[in-house]
Amino acid sequence: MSTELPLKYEPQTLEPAVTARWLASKAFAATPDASKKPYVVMMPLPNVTGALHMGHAMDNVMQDLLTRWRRMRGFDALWQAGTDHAGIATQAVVEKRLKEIEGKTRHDVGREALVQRIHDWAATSKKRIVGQQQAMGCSCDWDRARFTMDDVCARAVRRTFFAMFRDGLIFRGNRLVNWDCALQTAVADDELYKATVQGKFHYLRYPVQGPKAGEPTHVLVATTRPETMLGDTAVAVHPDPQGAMAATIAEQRRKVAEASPKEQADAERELERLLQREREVVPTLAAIAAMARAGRTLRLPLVDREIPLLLDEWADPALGTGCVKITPAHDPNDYAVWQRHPRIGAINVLNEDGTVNRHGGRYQGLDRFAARKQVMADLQALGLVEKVEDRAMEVDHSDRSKTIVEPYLSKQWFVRMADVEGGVVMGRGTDKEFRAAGLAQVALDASAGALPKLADGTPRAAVGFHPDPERYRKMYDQWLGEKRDWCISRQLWWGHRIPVWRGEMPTAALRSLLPMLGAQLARDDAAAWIVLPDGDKLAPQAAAAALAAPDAPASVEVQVCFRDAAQDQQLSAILQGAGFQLDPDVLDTWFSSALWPHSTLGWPDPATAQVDAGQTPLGASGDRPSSLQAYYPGSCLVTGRDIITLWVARMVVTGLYNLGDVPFTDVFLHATILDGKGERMSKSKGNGIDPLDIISRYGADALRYVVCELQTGTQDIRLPVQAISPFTQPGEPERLIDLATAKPGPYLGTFLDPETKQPMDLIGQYAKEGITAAKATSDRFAVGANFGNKLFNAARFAFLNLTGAAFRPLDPAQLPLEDRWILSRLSAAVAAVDGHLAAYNPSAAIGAARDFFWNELCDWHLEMVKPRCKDGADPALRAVAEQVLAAVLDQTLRLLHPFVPFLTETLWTKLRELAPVRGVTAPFADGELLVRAAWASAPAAWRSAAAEREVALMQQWCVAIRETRARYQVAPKERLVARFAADGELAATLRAVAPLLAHMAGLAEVTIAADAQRTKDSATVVLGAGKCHLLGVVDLEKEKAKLLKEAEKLRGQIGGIERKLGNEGFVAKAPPEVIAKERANLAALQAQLAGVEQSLADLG
RNA sequence: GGGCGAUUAGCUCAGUUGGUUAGAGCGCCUCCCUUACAAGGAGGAUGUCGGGGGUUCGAGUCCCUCAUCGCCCA
Repeated sequence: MSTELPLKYEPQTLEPAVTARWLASKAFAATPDASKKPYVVMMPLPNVTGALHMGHAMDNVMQDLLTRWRRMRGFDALWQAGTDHAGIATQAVVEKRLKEIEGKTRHDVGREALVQRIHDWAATSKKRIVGQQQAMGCSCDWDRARFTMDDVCARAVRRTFFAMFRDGLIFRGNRLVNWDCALQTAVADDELYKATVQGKFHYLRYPVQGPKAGEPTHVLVATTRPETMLGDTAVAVHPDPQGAMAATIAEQRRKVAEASPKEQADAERELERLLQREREVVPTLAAIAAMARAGRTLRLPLVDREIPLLLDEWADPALGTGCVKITPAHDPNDYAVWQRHPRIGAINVLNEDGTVNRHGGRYQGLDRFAARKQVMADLQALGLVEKVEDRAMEVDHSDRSKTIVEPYLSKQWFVRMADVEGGVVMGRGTDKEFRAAGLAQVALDASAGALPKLADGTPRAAVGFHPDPERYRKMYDQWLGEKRDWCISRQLWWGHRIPVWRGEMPTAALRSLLPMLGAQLARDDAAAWIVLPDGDKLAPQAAAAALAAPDAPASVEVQVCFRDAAQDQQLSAILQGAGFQLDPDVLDTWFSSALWPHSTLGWPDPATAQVDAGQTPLGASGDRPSSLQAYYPGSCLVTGRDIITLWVARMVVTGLYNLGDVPFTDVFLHATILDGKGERMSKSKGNGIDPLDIISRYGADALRYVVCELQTGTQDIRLPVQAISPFTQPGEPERLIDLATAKPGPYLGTFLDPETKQPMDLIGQYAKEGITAAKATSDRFAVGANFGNKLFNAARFAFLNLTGAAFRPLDPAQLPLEDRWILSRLSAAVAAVDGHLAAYNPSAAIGAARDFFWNELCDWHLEMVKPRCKDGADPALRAVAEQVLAAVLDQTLRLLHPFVPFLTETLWTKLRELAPVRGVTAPFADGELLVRAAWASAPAAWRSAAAEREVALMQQWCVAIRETRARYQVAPKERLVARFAADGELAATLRAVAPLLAHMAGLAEVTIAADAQRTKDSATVVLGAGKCHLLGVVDLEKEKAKLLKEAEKLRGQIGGIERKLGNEGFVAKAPPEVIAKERANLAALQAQLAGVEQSLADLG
C-alpha cells in the first residue's frame, strides 16, 4: 500500500495514526529472552488521584527516550507501567466528592462501600493517565501494567509485611505524628502546609509545691495552646541560665559589630532586650534551676498533678519566659525532652476527633478550641494568668482537609531502619542471601558499593546517581544515615490493610494457651509476638518462661500475622472468638511503592501471579525465563530528586531485603519544571500545563523535543507559562498572557486578563463563581513544532528526489566530496548522540542530532546535492546522490526516533516504499516499524578528515562571500565573478571545492591564481592566507571602511597574543603545546592582516 | 538554624581537567516567498560571566567573602 504524505506537517492527524499502529502491533512488548540483554525501566508510578502534568511529562519523556534508545540498540527493553493507589490523596478526593454531591460522610456509607467508590474513581483516573501517556508516545509494555492495589502487588505487600514482621523488623509503638482531626488520620510531613494564624501567647503561672523562704512561689511559662497544659508532665529550665544568656549576649554583640547599616538598629534593639532580660529575668531562672537541681516540683493547676522541674537546654533563657512547659504527647520539642528524661512520661489529652479525652478531667468532651477558652477562663479565675499577648503564628495545616493539625502521640506501626543486634538476613532463601547490619545500613552500603560479594565471588551491583553522582548520593546517604524508623500505618480505609490480628489477653490465660499455640506458631506461614505493656516484645517460644516470672504483667497484647491473605478469611471466626481483631489501619502508600521493581514482576512467585485478563503471564514458559528472572535486577530508575528519600531509598531497601539484590544500578535524576517566576508548577496554583494541551497545540513530538532540550543537568528548569485569553472575540487573533507578570485574580489559580481586566480561571474550579476558564500553554514549544516542520519538509524534499532509488555497493572513498562529507558528519553525529545519552545528557544529545540534521544535512548537504538532482543532470551522479540521500535519511530517522518518534515513524514508512533497500557499502538492516528497527550505525570508517577539512574551508569562504554580498546588498539572484588569489595547498583545495562553492555562494565564474588582481570596483574578502575579489559590487569608500574595521579587529587580536607571548611568565610556565598553538594563531592572524593591508593599499 | 545548589546576551540555558577577544535556541534588525520548508533561507547586532577580594603567566571555570534566589532537613 502506498502512503500519501500530506503537503503540510500536521502532528494532530499524524500522531494518533502512529499510536494506533504501535499499539496494534504490540511494538512495546518485552519478551523474556535469555539471549538478549535486558534493559528495564520502572515507571515512577503516577497517583490515580488526578491527571498528569508537565513534571510527569518530563519524567515520562526521559524514560521513553532511554527505553527507545536501548530497544533500538538490541536490548530486550521493558518499561514497566502502572499506577499508585495513593492512599490519603485519593481517599480525600473521593470523600470530598461524596460530601459535595451526596452530602454524605465516609461513615454514612461504610468502609466497604467507600473502598468500592474509590476503586471506581481509580479506574476512571487510570484510563485518563494511560491516555495521556500514550499520546506522549510512552513505549511502555501496556500488557504488563500494574496497580499497587491489584492482586499481584497485594501479594507482594503481604509477603513483605509478613517477612519483616516475623523478623521483628515491624513493630507497633508510640510516636508523635501530625494528626488531622477532620480526616482522623496521621498525615506525613509532605502533606502539610504552613499558614499564618492570628493567635495569642498566654503567660501562665504554675505554683511551686511547698515553696521555701526566698524561693519564687510560681514558675511562669508561656504557650500558644493553653489546653495542652492538661497534658503537661514537667516544666523545664536551662541548667545554666547565666552562662547561656552570657553566650547569647556575646553573640548578639558580635552581630551588632558586623551588622550592615540597615540592620544596625534592629541588632542594637535586640541586644538591649537581652541585657534587660539578663538583669530582670535571669536571676529568677537561676533560682528555679537551683530548685530543679534540688528535685523540687510544681503543682499543675486544674488537673492538680505534681510535676517535676527539669534541667534541659531546650529551655532558652533568652526566649519566652525562660521556662518551658513540657507536653510530650502534643509537641515535637517536648517529645524530644521526654526522650531525654523518660521518667516524666507522656499524657495524651486528645481524642482522634480533636476533643479532650478522659485525661483532661472535667474538660473531657470539649473540642480542642472550646477547651482552650474554658481552660483560660478557669486559670483566670484562679489568678494564674500573668498576661495574654496577640501573636501571628505559622501553623501546620493538613493539605487534605485544610484544618490545623495537632501533634499527637499515638500507636503506629513502624519498620525498624536502624541496625539490629545480630543483623538482618537479606534475600532470605535466595542464592544471593547475606546478612546486613540493618535496613538503612544495607541501602547505604548499596550506594557505597560496599555490599558483600555474591557466593561465586562476583561483586554485587551498586546503585549510582546521574548525572551528578556525588551530589545526589550525599542526599541519599544523609537521609538514610539518620536510620529513622519508618512509620507505615495510616488511619485510612483506602490501602493495604495491616495484616495483623491483635488481642489483649490475661497473662494467665495466655500461659495456658501457649503449649497449644506454640505448635501453630512454629509454622512458617504464621508469626506472632507477645507485647508487654512497656513495649518490649517476646517471641512465643520465649514467652512461657518470661510470663511465669513473679513480676509478669497481668495482661499482654498478642499480635499474629499470617503469610497469606486467605488465612485471614479461614481463621477470622476463630480469632475473633478469641478476642482478636484485625488492625483497622492501612499501610503507607510508599510501602507498596517500595516493592514496585519486584512486585510488578510477580515476586514472590511469578508462576502463580494472578495477572488481569489479557495481560502477559509472568511465569517461565518453555525455555523463556520468568519475568522476575529476566527483569530483576533492573537498569535505570528515572525520577525527580524530591523522592530520592521517599521512594528510591526504600526500593533499594526492599529489593535487597526480599531478593538480596538492588532493584536498579542507575538512578537518573532529572530537573524539576518551574514556571516563569521560578516557582514549582502545580495545578492548584494555576501555573501548571496539561501535556495534552501542548500536544493538541504543538504535537507530542514538539513536546518531547523541547522537554529533551530542557534537560541539561542543572537543577531546575524555567518554563514560562501563558494563558490563552478566553476573552477574544471571534475573528480576533489569539492573545497569550504571560502568567509570570499577570495580576492575580480573586482566587488562588485565577488571573486578570490585562486587556479586559476580567478574571480567568486556570484551574477550572470556579465555574460556580462565574469565572471563565482559560487554558495554559507555553510558546516555548513552538521550537519543537518548528523542528518537526523542518524534518517533515526535508524528508519530503528527499522523497521528491528518490525517483528510482536502487541499492548497489558503493565505495565511500570514491564518492563525490559532499557525499563523503555528509557520511563523515553522520558518523560523528551518531557517536556524539550515543555519548551524550550514555552520560544522561538529553539536551546535548538532541542538540547534536539537531545540529547534524539542520545545520549540516539541510543547510549544506541538501543544497550541495541539488544540482545533481536537477533534470538534465548526469544520471550516474544522480543515482549515487539518491542512494546516499536515502541512506543518510534512513540513518537520520533512526537517530532522531527516540526524541521525535511519531514523525520519524511516519517518514520511515514512506522511505521504505520509495527506497526498499538502503545502504552504502551494504544494505542496512530493515524493519517494518522504526520503533523496533536497529539503532543508527554509521561506521567510523565513514569518517574522512580530508572531506571535513575541504568542506569546512568551502563553508568559511562561502559565509565570508555571503556576508560581503549582504553588506553590499547584492541581489540574491545575481551571480558574481570571483577571482581568488591563492597558491600552494590552499589553491589546490579551492580548485577542488570550486564547483560547490560557486553553487553555494552564488558565483558565476571562479578563477584561482597566485597573482589574481582586483578591479577597482571589486570587494575583497580576506580569509587566512587567501583573498577573493568579487568583481563589480563595490563603492570604494564602503570597501575602505570595511577593510579598516577588519584590520582594527585583527590588530586587537594580534596584540592580545603578542602580549601573552611577550609575558615571560607565560613562555616559561605554560605547556609547550599551548605556546605552539598561540604562535600558530599569531602567524595566521598576521598573514590575514597583511592581506587586508595589501588590499587597502590596492585601493589607494 | 544546618546542608545542597544557582546567579553567563532582552528570555531560556550550554560552557568538559583553568589556555585564542565566551556559545546555542528564542526574541530583535536588514535582505529574500530562490518549487522541501516564511513553522523557512542568507546576513547582522547584543555580554564588567551577580558584587568585592585572592591564587595563577593566564580565571566564566579554583579559593574566600557579600548579596539575591531556589531546594532539602530540623
